Amino acid sequence: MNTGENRAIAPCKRGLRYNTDRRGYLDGWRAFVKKIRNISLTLGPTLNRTQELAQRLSAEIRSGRLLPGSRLPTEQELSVATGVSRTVVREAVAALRADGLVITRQGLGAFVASDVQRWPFRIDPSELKSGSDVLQVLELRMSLEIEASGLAAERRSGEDLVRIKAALGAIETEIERGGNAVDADFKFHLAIFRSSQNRYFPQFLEFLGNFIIPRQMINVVSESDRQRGQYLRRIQAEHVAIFEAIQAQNAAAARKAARRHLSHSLHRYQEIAARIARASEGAAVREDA
Amino acid sequence: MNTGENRAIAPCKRGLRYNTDRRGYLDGWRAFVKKIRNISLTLGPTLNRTQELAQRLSAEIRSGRLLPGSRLPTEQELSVATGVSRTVVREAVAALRADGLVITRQGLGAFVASDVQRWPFRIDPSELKSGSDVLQVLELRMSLEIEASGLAAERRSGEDLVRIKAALGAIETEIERGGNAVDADFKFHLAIFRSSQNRYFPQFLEFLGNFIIPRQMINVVSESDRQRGQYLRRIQAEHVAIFEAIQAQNAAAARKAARRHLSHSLHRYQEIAARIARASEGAAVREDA
DNA sequence: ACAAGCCATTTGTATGATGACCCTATGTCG
DNA sequence: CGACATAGGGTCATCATACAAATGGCTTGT
Repeated sequence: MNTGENRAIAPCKRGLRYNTDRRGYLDGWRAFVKKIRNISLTLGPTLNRTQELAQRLSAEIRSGRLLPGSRLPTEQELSVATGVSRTVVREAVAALRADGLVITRQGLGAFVASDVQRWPFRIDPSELKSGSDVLQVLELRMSLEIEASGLAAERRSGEDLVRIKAALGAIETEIERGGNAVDADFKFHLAIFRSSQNRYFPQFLEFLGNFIIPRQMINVVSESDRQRGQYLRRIQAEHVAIFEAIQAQNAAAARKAARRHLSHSLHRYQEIAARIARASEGAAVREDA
Repeated sequence: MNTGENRAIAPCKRGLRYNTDRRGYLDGWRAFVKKIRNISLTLGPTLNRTQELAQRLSAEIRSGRLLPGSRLPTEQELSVATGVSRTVVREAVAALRADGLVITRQGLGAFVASDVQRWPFRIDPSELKSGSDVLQVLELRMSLEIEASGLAAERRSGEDLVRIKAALGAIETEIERGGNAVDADFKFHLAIFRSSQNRYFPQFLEFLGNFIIPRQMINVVSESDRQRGQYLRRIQAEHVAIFEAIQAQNAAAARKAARRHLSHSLHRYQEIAARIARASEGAAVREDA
């Protein structure tokens, strides 16, 4: 009874749905679609019913229209209300449960999680399109790194210091080799975060790591080789300053050096963002697995 | 063929599973169990098969044993390998997909997400048992709040200032009324975070909010009324210092005041944590919905 | 060589059945 | 009357099956 065409959720996902059964014709069409897909970019994550329902429910909960502790409609009610099968409803609820937004109890029902504690902090990459978004994330990192550097100066063990120094050396050799030293740079900062003896700091940096190194930036930066080498030298000098403060166990100096370094980075990103904004598109490069 | 007793996943969740069909006898047993349950505490979140499989796969992915971009076994393979039905496998995969760990493509299979960007940053409350864990989270907040205060001083609008001042006043009246001012305090800090004009700061504070106000602490603090009043006055003086710096748009002063305030809070929590550690249990108070 | 069609594999969705669990009402016996 | 066991209905959990939709590889015809 539900295989019809008019559903409440996602009746027609891609604007076209063929009802004929002639196999041959369809495969021709599919081959065409396949080609198009390979030529143009991937058409974004076309949601299936499960994901759509999950998103809808998630929005309902996060917006507060469904109060914490309140009970969700039963699976059957949701099923008939949305026009999808119980399977879909169950998978959507499983997704919400994984997110910690709802908890289900056999024989009772599904409830909006009352311990809001479990709601994860998450930065959706799809929101991060404009350069200013990236800058905001960078500010977030900056605030963490300044303090992490201070804590590292206070608490770093001998091993920590060795690790940081090694990372510093790795950057050095990268620069001399003419590389961009992005990975080595990340490892250096990660070593500092680790030295804070607070497991959340490195955890958070690894989380942020992916946001603060957008692919395009690297390309843009590597315009002029001479300029880049000079620039990396300056960066490295700032790194050394941080390292020395941590070595000397001078927390205030470490924070100061970190602030210096990061606010420089911030300004650089601002410039690059402006440049990218001017360049607009054209760099729709694709890397597939 | 799968209704047997020896499964690979969770063959027996609660150590007891009754195979008889006599309804009456069973309900008697269930009533007994119910009583026991009501007397003792809730026995933790007993996982179902779906959640267990999801956790196992999640661990497999996060640990790196399944490389990004690689394909997961097919649903059927997972089903026979783990001894659960495809339904369960599908719900588990739906959970992972919601977490952004895998992406599925119809007709192709499920793949470990290559854009690791989507992996969420999450603090599991179950890890937060010891006082030192809470302190680590508090350090995280401290590092954010210092910078947020600085940014607020630089960027606060007139309306922002009004909001902060109002929150400050709310704390004042709360203190005079003899309350603990916990909520008002939170709102004050949130107003500062908002004034940073960076949406991630307030977002993160709201996320952390639940971790830094453990219920027990409030009780412990409210030991002596005189002491508490005096203490809150001191706190409020620090608040005022932050406010004035933000009002004067003096970023350095704001950061300094915030650092002062928060490091005091940190020390206070350390003391309380120590006191709680001494007191051990006995405060297994339970609040049910 | 290349395009079209065919087919196996895999995920997506629907449906029905059964078990387990929770709550409430009802009956039974002291 | 009251405490307890029992019965029933509702709900989630799991299983099984069937079909639809999408993909990729294979075959075949030109």
